[in-house]
Formats: sequence, C-alpha cells, structure tokens
Amino acid sequence: MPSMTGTRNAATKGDRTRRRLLDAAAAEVARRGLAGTSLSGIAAAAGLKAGSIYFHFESKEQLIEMMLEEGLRESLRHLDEALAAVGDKADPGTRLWAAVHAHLDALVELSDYATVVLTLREVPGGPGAATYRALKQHYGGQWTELIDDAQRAGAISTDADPRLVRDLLFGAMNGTATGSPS
Amino acid sequence: MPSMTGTRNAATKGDRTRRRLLDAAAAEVARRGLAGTSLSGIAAAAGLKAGSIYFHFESKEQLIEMMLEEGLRESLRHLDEALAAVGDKADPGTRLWAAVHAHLDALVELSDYATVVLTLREVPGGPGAATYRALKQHYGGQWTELIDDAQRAGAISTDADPRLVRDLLFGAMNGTATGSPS
DNA sequence: GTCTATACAAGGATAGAC
DNA sequence: GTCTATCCTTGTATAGAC
Repeated sequence: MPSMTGTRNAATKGDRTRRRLLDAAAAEVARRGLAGTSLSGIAAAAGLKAGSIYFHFESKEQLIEMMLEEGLRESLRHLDEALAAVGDKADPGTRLWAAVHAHLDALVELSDYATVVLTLREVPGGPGAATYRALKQHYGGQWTELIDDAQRAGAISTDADPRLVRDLLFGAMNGTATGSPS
Repeated sequence: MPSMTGTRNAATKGDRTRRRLLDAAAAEVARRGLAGTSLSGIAAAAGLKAGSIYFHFESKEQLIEMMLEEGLRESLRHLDEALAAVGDKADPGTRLWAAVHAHLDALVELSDYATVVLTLREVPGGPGAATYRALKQHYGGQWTELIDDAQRAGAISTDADPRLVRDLLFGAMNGTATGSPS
C-alpha cells in the first residue's frame, strides 16, 4: 500500500485551505461587491498572503466563479431537499411555500454565499462562468414552474407572468434579508 | 450692464457639463457598482477625459456623493408630489398605493439614479455623505409611516413591524425593476 | 474648460526562496 | 504550501499647456 497521499482521504490540508479561501471570497464579495474585493483582502481573511492564492486557483476570476458556483449549488440542494421532503404529490401551494422556506433558510445559513449569488449585479460573462449561468437559469426555472403550478391550482390569485411573480418574490425575500434602505 | 457671465442665466455650459457627469456617474455605478466605476469611464461616457472631472468636482468621492444626493432628492420629490396629489384626507390604503406607484415610476423614469440609490450596498460612510444618509432615512421614515397608517386602517392585513413590511415592499419593487436572477 | 503629461498608490499576477 | 519580491496595469489626483 503506497503513502497516505492518495485521493482516498477527502479533506487534505489543501482542500481545507481552498475552502477557507472560497468562504473568505464569499464574505468579501458580499460586503464589498465584486470589483471592491481584492485578493489581498480575501487572503487576509483566510489567514494567507495574496500570492499564495495562486497555488490554489488560476486567477481571481476563477476563484470568484467557483465561489459563485458553490453557492448556487448549495442553494439548489436546499431547494431540492425541501421539495423532496413535501413530496411530488403535495398541492402546488404547499410546494411553493416549502420553496420559500428553503430559500429564506439558505439566505440565513449560507448567508454570504447566498447573499452574493442572489444580489450580484455585475454578473461574470466569461466562458468560465457558463456553468454558473446554467445553474442560475435552472434555479430560476424551478421557481417559474412552482409559481406556474400554484397559479393554475388557484393558490396564487394573479395571472401575471410567472417570471414576474418570481422576481417579485425574490426581491421581497432578498430585500428583507439584506435590508437595503434605512 | 456687465457681461452675460452672471448668476442669472441658469444653464451655463459648466452646469450642463456637470449634469452630464452626474448622469454618466449614475449610469456607470448602476451597471458596474461603486468600486467598479472609474473616473475614466465616467469621463468617457460624458465625452471628456478623466482629468477634466477635477474642474467640476473635488474628488471621485464628492462626485459620487452628489450623484447619490441628486437621485434621492428626485425620488423624494416624486413621492411627495404623488402624496400631495391624492391629498392628506385620502384613506391610508390609497395613499400607500399612490406611493408604490410613485416609487415604481421613479424606478423607470430616473432609472439609473434610482437604481443606484435603491440597490447600493456599499454605502459611503464619510462626513460628505451625511446629507445623503439623512435624506435616505427620511425617505425610509415616510414609508414606515404610510405603512403604519395602512395597517391601523386595516388596509394591510399583517401586524408585522412596519419597517419589515417596508423592506419587503422595497425588495419586491426593486427586484422586478432590476431583475436580479434568471 | 478641457487637454496632455505625470506622480503615486493599489491590485493582479509571476518567480524563486524556504 | 506559503512567503517575499517584483512586474505590469489601472486608477486617483495634480500641474501646466492651450
């Protein structure tokens, strides 16, 4: 049997540092915005120096993209679990409320990641962010579907475009969690 | 009679350039965020070179603060006019809906200024932004009052903290206008 | 009023020591 | 794996020509 340096043991030191960097990036971007976040800031928050980041990531862009992807995947996981918990056969209104609960839950539990994913205006357009954009579209699609079903079932008393209702809902949920104005 | 260079004629060339710079700043910040906005970008959007900005403003900070103040003043004006139009004696529900209409209207008409003011997370904390913060608090206070009245009159069927309801409303209105997720 | 040129700081990225 | 040192670019701000 060779050394312990195989792929078997999940959490190597490198993996843990990598995770710390992703967490730090989420926290920094949530607080200062994308352009306002510097590698030195992220590194400092993770207990490293700026240059050391490049051992774990190719560039600032890649680090940010992975952080975004991570946050969105977790949010999706939250949503899927909540929907699975109530079951396929639950009525559309119940399913929608379960989704709302899951979304708010994600906003609290993963606060930094969720805050970033849900409030980011400067969306990366590069090819590296393709996965992120696809996930985001999937997340939006899930909600549109839930709302559409709820409308057909009469659980929501408006026949407005489901996507409009979704944006309305998202804005309300995010706004309370982030508290923009005074 | 001296030259035409007095304070009588409102729109001097300098005033107009100044206005173009404020507009450009609003557009840039709305699109790229505060930290992502550069003076060269603003200058280019206004048809100038970066250095020329310093003839009109003391610093980037001052330019931004004046832009924010301008946007908030206009939003407040919209709100006040709408409330004056329905009158003091209108029932609280009607007054609240008039406010919602005015807010959405401002979001469309002054889009860049309003977008910035309503969605900015990186709020300036310096002494120069004191007026801005005061105006923002005033705006928030107006809404809290409107909502509180509407709750007492039974026009809103929740007894939650008026400020929470306000954030919810703001989030919903802003979210639809800016359309965060896909 | 606006430009060009420039000083100066900060950020992203790379190289090499440890 | 992480550090220090360094390069290059970009951004704010100033000075002086026009």
